[in-house]
Amino acid sequence: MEKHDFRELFDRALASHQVFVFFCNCEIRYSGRAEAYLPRGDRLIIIKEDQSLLVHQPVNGNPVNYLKPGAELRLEAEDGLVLRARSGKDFLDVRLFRVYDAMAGKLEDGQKQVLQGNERDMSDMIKDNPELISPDFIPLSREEHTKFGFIDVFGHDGAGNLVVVECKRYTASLACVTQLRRYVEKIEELKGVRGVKGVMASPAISANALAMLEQWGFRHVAVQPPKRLERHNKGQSGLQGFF
Amino acid sequence: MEKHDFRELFDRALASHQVFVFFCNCEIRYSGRAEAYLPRGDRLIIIKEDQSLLVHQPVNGNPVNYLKPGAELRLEAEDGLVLRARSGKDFLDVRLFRVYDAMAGKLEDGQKQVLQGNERDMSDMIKDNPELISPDFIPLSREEHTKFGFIDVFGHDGAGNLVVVECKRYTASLACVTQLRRYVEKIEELKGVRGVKGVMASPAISANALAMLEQWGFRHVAVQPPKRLERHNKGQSGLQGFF
DNA sequence: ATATAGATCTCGTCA
DNA sequence: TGACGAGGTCTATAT
Repeated sequence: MEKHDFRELFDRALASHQVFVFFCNCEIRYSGRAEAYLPRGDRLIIIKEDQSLLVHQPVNGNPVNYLKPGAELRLEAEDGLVLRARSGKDFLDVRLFRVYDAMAGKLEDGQKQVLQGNERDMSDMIKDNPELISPDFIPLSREEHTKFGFIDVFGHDGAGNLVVVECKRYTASLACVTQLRRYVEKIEELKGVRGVKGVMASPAISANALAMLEQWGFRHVAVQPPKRLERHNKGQSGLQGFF
Repeated sequence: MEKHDFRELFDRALASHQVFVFFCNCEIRYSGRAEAYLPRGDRLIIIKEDQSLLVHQPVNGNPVNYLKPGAELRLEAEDGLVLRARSGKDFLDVRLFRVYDAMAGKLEDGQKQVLQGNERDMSDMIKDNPELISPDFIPLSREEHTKFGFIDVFGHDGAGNLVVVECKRYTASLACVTQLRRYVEKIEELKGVRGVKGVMASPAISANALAMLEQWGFRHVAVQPPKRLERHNKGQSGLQGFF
């Protein structure tokens, strides 16, 4: 693609807040929170209507380089073609050796994704079904920013002991256990009590994490994160009937 | 764009492992680690040569939907146009109402980014310049997976006390301090000693984190992550001379 | 395969 | 604005 044609497309796309994508051969320098150099190669570059910038290599899901929305973008054509961009304290210089193909379009989309099965849904489920933790667990609050910290589910047991439940939607690690421990200790310190119970609610827990959990007198309860829309793909494109 | 033309482009691009991008109006359902629904709107969809899939809305840096590399992709044209994809246990159904434009290209890129200023560089710097921690700090190892955990810099002081240094390239939080505490306690437990010193090396630390750090008798040392390529953008496109 | 921790993490939320 | 924690986190590395 000719330098002149690319410039025109670039200017027009950015002026009219279109999404602009192009295939190119380039070399990239990044400077900001870190420093990086990416030698010459073919990439896909995306500039969105909010002036965010993404550089994708032909493989891997994540961009190899990026700038946050609101970037200042300047296409220089003095000594070859160079895309110079800045977003806050982050700088990106893209030296363009060739542009193979480009495409621009105005995309209309005000929708937000509806997502279920996150940690919040999990703590909801436990608050509504306290027997998942133990027969005598009585929840008092959920997802609350207390002075003790952000506690997923807080309550007490039949004997009147305070209970802190930390939910994780994945296999609980050492870091998850120390997080629970931090909340328990904070409550004991601020309330001046001892024997606060800690419960890790997660589908699984690593061996080391379980050892540390038990060392601290806490316990693990196996709980699956809820997926309320599950029916959809179970019937239509689930594991059984996909291909 | 005609349904037939799109199908042809799609099939050809995937068969020849090209990167394939297109603008479309669509509705998306996701099922896997969670469940999600994204109502109808205009998006940019990217299929890379490793069969990873990205769905981008016209704003925000991150993809609203994605599948990891190695996805199985099938374009169905029975009841409208539907892109059905699966990668492991993750399913994505994209109902395509319109395809505005599409572009495919074979990208050649075997390069890896060279990045500096990460936590590893920071621990390197401390190992080579132990006076950054204290005048009498003597480092013994760096970035080592020990039975105590993954410790950034490990050493001792002039009095023979063991010292654990945890590096963070950003403002240290409560979680960072508990991580340091975990390493210190593990060492004390396994070596049967007391008084192991904990040092948090980071450019800054939050007030709560500092309080917890001092409560544990640890200390904070202000250290900036190194940026060896910094000259590049300082001279050419730094804050002063960019625009 | 699982476990662990970093990341130019990003993003939301609340003080 | 900073702090704190979740994330369909992802990615790299070691066991």
